[in-house]
Amino acid sequence: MKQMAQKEQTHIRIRAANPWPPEHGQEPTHIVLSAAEQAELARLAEVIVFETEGSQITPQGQSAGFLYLLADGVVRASHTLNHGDRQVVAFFWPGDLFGLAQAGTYVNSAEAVTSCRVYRFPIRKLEQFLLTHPKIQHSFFIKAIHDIRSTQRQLIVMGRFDVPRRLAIFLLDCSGHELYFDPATQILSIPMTRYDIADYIGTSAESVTRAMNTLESKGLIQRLAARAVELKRADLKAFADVE
Amino acid sequence: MKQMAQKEQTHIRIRAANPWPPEHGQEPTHIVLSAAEQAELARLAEVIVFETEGSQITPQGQSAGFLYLLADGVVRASHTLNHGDRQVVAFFWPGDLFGLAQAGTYVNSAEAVTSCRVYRFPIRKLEQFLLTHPKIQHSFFIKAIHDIRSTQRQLIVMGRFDVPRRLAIFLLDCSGHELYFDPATQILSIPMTRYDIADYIGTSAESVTRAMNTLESKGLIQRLAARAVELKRADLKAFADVE
DNA sequence: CGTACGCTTGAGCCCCCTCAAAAACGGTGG
DNA sequence: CCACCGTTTTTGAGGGGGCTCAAGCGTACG
Repeated sequence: MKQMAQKEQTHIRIRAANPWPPEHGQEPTHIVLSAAEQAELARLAEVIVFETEGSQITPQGQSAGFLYLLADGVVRASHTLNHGDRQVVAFFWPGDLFGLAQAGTYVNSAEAVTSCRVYRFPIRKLEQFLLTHPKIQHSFFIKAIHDIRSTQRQLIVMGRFDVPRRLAIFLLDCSGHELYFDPATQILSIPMTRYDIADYIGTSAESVTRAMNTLESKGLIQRLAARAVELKRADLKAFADVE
Repeated sequence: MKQMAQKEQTHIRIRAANPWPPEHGQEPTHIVLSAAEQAELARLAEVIVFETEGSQITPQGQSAGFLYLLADGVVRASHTLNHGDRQVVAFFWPGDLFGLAQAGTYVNSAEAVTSCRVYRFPIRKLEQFLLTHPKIQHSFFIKAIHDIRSTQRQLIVMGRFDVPRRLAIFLLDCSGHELYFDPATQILSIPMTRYDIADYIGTSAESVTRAMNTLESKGLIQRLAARAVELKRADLKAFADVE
């Protein structure tokens, strides 16, 4: 279920781009931390491995003592409402931070979509640490801004696109993460269920399937299996027409 | 249209609550900056007043040189898509930061909903300043986290609630801001148009009107004028049933 | 080999969108 | 003060996208 490991080669990456880059052009997709900074951060953290998918990492409503940095795997953050409906608020990929709290308790529950490895930071210690390491705090700040941006983007998608388009955008987003997308064959391995996707793009699992049909009949994707799809990315982009 | 003013009494407030409060209980709704910190920040900023509503503050797509802190008034951040649809991504109230950028350009356009007053920070200088003032940078970090939280909340609302409920939640959110809500009479003065509301909660202006009808017929609100509504807050909360 | 879970398909209905037009409101100038 | 005009808000009618309920199918796993 859950394993501890103290000695791993530490390689801490934060997935975010500086919104105000010194010079424009090719944006790095990750914040670069020096080896020393990585080591300092790693000293604060515990590495935890969640083997089985579906494991709860931060249960919604529970007292929030930790911030998490995803090292490997995929995690979903979902919020369950009183009447039982579930909204998946974000999927996290390697380099993402999660464990959002409000008034000291977790706002969402975070669950392993695949088996995954995380760095777990005691929030009190981390806060102190960041105050004495302004450059690293700056990286965390940039990451937070990055996450505002992606959440806003999802908001736009939910507010103004029909279900097939939302799905197209979702598939394109997934294709941005190596390990689940093979650029050579253009095949995407979808790590999550139809239900996860549905709760993320604000629809039902049935409608996700139907939207897959729509995309396939338009020749924008080709289904090889339920969880494996070949993408025509240019066509998908033209169809969704985001930005 | 736009007026400069150098000498105002500076009173800088940031609207956000620390997600990991030292002790639980009554949460402050604003970050407290010392008089010295306020003065230091104010030295970086220029105060700008936008008299006419609808004024563009940050046009979408324009090169992003500034970060803004709203002092007075209401601002909307909207994103316009290629096919012309508009999504209002957030409304800003006094104490909110805006001017979100990506790769050096503004992601959304920010426009004055009412006449308003802002502090304008040159982003380069502010970044340098924050690196040498870790406590203030921490406040900005907390604010960013706060904004992630509110954007996620809106995402949940858009994904899982019907239009009348979305409107109910919106009205309740508005009622949290003094100056537009009178606790004595429970009357809310809505500063924005039906179109703004519609583009924010992901529907059409007509549906906003119809949702108003629904809420009124259920006895949850009482319309005094198009922009003035008496709220039965407890009943609205029960109806919307968020969290 | 059976069961559970995830995925797909079908049928019917309802919420909400779109188009269209009337009504209310606010401001401006005579 | 009033007539005029643009904007905002409201109401109406009709159609469609997506939801719900229900059942069939495929697959992994004990």
